[in-house]
Amino acid sequence: MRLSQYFLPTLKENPAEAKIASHRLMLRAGLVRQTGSGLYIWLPLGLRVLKKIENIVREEQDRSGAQEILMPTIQNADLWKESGRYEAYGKEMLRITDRHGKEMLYGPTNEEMITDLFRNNVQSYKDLPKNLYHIQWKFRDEVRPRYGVMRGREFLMKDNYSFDIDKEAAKISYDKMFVAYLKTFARLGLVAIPVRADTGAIGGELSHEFQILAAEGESTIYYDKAIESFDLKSLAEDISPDIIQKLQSIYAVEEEKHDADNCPVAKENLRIAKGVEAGHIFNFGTKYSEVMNAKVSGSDGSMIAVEMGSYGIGVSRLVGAIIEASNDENGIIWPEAAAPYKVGLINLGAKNEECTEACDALYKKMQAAGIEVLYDDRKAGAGQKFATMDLIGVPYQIILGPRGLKNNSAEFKIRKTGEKTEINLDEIVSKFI
RNA sequence: CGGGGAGUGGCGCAGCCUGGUAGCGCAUCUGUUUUGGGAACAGAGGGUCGCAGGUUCGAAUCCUGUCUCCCCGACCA
Repeated sequence: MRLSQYFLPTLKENPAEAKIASHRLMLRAGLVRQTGSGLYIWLPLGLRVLKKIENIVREEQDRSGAQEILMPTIQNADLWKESGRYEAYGKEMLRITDRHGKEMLYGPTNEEMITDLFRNNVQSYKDLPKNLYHIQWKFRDEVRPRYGVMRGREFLMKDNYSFDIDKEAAKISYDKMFVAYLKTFARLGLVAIPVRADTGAIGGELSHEFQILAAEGESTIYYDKAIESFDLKSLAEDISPDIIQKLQSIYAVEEEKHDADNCPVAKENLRIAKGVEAGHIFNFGTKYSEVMNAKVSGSDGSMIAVEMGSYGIGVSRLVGAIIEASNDENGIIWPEAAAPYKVGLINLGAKNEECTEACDALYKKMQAAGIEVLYDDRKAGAGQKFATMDLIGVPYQIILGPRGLKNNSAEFKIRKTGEKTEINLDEIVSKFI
């Protein structure tokens, strides 16, 4: 993409309303614009990041055996009346009425809808287990939206729902998701601590939150430092049942649940950190299958209410969370997996014909090689280009000016470390493949 | 939902107390000079001061109402 053509409204100054780094940077780097309290427009650059994250989430879901579907954002109130949550959910749920006077709602989650789908289409234990997910916009009418997309009212969430014949099978489904989550966050370059959680409004016995460590996180968590020995950032591949067992038994709780006097972890081994809740998994047994009559025939012919679990990842929140965990005074530092572009190409001699030709040629070559490159071809000052590229945080920069061109070389800069090295123009493409 | 604050060109703000027909910085446009870390000079465009009433000869400014947004706290992917 040529920057001169791109819709990328960046800000030099800090917007007054943005309190924390990620919110500030998302506005400054032209990722989003606010259009109402807790409502954001995703601009081209931000949308690319959102889709990158969405895809990683999707790949790990698929890999775990879950199957993607897509449910609507608008739901009938009837199903929620059946489960009893229409009254229970309160004002957080946006209620609307259609032209026929029918009560509807903008879905904050989909347990009812999917339970209905399941009971209408699955009759036998032979069809279990099943795990279905979708990635869809949700709306929760937060009393006080804040922190940009980290706490918006409309947000993109991956949520899935598992159906099993008994508790043992349900635990297997739960652990599969536990592993999928560890892998997902690891691929995004994040340290996510699995924290034992309350099951809250959704109900149930077993639940973990995945907290991403970030200085300005909303939750305070207490955990055994033993968890650090797991190198959570590189848990990309094989995760044995043994590791799952250990991770789930290590002490990690939210502030409210932490009791200093009865803590099983010695003081010197206890870590206190701020986190952003990026995912939450629940096993809630037969809570919905009982009231909504989601039953299948067992092997003995009896009707059995299915064991269910639900699992969420805040996809749009992750955009903010990643920035929160990875930025400096110059801007965002994208981990490669979530970066909107892999390389930023800066033409320092935009008014120099020779240099521009060389940059254009390099740009075409990189594109042809399938490298995601953002090309700053603007006729602007060098400082401005450096500042923009640092702000939007692409992982690598190629800086080419008339000076380097004489030696057929450019500067290769790593955004994260600031490290710069000379690179021969002919070696650039191979560097990124 | 309790407490606080703010709405004035695209962004950040001043002006309001003490009414007199709107200003600064950044950004934008044109021209010239610049050109390796957000350049300089000259000129230009852009605002019914959130909205609705009221007071007044006259309201961004005073009064009443209303809407929106933000911040702190209690709750949530």
